[in-house]
Amino acid sequence: MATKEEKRIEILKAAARIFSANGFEKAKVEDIAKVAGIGKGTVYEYFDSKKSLFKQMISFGLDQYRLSIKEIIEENLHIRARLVELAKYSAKYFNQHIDMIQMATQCNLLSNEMKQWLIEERLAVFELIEQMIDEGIKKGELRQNLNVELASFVIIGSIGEHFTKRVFFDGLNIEEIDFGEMVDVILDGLV
Amino acid sequence: MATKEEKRIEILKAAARIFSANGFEKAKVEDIAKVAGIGKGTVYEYFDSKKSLFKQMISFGLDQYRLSIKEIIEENLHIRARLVELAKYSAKYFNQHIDMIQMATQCNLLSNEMKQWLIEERLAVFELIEQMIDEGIKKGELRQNLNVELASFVIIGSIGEHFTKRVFFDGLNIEEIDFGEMVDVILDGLV
Amino acid sequence: MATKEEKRIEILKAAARIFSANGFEKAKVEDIAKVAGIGKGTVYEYFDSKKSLFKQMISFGLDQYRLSIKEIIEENLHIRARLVELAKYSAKYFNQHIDMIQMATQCNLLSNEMKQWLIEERLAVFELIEQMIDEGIKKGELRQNLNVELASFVIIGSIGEHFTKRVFFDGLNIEEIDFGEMVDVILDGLV
Amino acid sequence: MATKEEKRIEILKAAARIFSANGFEKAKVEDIAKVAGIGKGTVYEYFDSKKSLFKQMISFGLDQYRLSIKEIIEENLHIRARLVELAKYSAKYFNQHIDMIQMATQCNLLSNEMKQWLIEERLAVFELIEQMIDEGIKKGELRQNLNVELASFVIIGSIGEHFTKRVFFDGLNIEEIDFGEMVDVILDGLV
DNA sequence: CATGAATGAGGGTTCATTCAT
DNA sequence: AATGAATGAACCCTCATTCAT
Repeated sequence: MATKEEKRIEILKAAARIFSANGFEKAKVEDIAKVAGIGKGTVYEYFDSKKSLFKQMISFGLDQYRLSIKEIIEENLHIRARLVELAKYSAKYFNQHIDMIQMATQCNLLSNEMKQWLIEERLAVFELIEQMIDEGIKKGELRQNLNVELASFVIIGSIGEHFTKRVFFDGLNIEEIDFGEMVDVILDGLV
Repeated sequence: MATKEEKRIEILKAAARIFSANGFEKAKVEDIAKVAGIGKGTVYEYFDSKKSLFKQMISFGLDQYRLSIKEIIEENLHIRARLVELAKYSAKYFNQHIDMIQMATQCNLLSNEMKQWLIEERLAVFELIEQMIDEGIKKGELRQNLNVELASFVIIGSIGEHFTKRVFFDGLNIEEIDFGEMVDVILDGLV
Repeated sequence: MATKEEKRIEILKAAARIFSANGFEKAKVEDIAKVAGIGKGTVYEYFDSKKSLFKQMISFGLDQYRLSIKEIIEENLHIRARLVELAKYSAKYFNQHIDMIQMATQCNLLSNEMKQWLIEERLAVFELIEQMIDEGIKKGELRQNLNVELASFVIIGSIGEHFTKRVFFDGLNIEEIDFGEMVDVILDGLV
Repeated sequence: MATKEEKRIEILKAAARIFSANGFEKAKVEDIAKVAGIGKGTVYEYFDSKKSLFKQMISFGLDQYRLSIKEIIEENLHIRARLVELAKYSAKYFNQHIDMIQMATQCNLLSNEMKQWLIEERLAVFELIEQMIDEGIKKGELRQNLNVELASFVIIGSIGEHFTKRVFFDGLNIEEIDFGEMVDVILDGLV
């Protein structure tokens, strides 16, 4: 049998699936329980409320994302390869956790304390990207006078927009997406 | 006295405010009515349902956005100035209509028919941006071998991300944001 | 232009149609107005409320029915022919005014005063039938020891049941119904 | 404690009471719940909707009625005694379930599928009566040339009309009603 | 007189949460 | 600890009625 912590994770994963598919409001606790293979009441043994479950799911998901991003960044690759890997993983991740994309907006449904925390979580991602850029500059892979923060916006925004268009608008599967060319445009600019 | 159409617009504006502030599910029709200064039942004289009101609000909002964007693009400016204007207006617009940002994600809460329509609406915005890029290439302001579609992702994504960070994370007012430098990074690339 | 009274009748007829088709609760005042070719508010110039309109429509309908029944009964026919005529007319009438059939039950939705009135209206119909039976006995067309009241139940009940079965269950048109044989069974009994 | 099925029956009985007293539209689910001694939401644990509850109540009621009628018919009594028993039980039953009387008319408020089903249910009652008549003919209690179907209309219609008049118009209690004489008129005819 | 836009009370239904088993 | 039956607050929507034009 599963330990208490394992079952908690199980519920978090189920929550991620249901919240992703339906959004916070339309997601039913009962469905999450069903996916987790437990009774509805049991969810409340592990989490105080639906909202609390949502928060912890986001937290859990972002931790996973940050850790993976960190690994990618820490691999000793050229900046271009790193960005491609980042885009690839992000796409895979976004695809499984649309709620992660929603969170930035849905957060206004949550408490201020939560909102603050969410901002911080997201900042942590930005920081990782900025680290990567910094390193790229130091290694001479990126230009010296680059504004690191602005560059991080271009990277994150472009990757997100690209993913959204390819998956939701063009109906592609993630494997079918060509990230290389996208990264080239980011790196080379439009001029 | 307000004409029928004026009152319809009034309700749409109220809807934009309430939906923006609360998201689709948490927004109460009664509150929208209250903001519009009318009775709850009156909303249903103008719109078939809450969902229909939401759709038309999005539609109304996107139309406004598209028209303004079109104007900006049609002004005979250098591509850099155009992008700055685009970013400025978008920021102002996003600030008033966070729901527009949510829409991309909230759409998965709505019917498939609605999803399809929303995609098409958004594609229209992409097309305008692509037109602008095309023109920039022809005028020699942008490089000849630029992939227009990918460039549009970089532009839209970067502008959005920049706005989100500055307003929600850094707590700046729109007037305080420097769009020029941002646009430079987009145009010049990171390398 | 129509006189006030003519328009009142027009509304009553429209009400009969809509109430018949939908029952009291599902009938919308607006639809009645539409059928009557007037505005919704105008209905309230002629009737105090939906309920009042319903009452007066029933009243109007029953008056018509009673008058027609009276005529049939006053024709100098043999009892058998009279009953066939009664059944024919009732069928035609019921067909147009299902609500008349409903009234006996729907009346419990109305005020007690209305209920009382309705009972009296219906009693008047019973009385006419009883008159006819009386006459039949005097003319020797019916047996001397017949309980007039019970006989009226058999007549009214059988005709109603026959109609219901033929129209609603068997799907026949009224013209296709053979009332003669039915009347024979009523007159001759089962033994 | 009540089993799930027992509670379902409890709700059905409560529904019968409330629907009978108020008709379908005016009956409030909350009142049904109150009578059943449960919360409003609980009703929806057992039935999908108010309409579904109504259908199942009718179904439940008709089943009970049919079963009892069947028993009466299967007792080895003379046709006269059988009819008296039938009238007695029907009166008792109608008294408790006015909705059963309403159903024939209320059905036009419901879906076509429901209407069809209701017709079939009622046909089953007709069939039982016809069986009884058939048997009566075979046993020589009823005349050989009797039209079985028409006879069933006379029986059902007369009994219903008699009941309605005695209870609603004359204000009698069921025990006070004399069914014997009524049956005699049905059997002997009016001539 | 006639209208129909505006209203808001009312009720069906959903679902997060509780709690007895 | 685990369950799921029970609950009732909350909210969308309908439509009889009103009243300004």
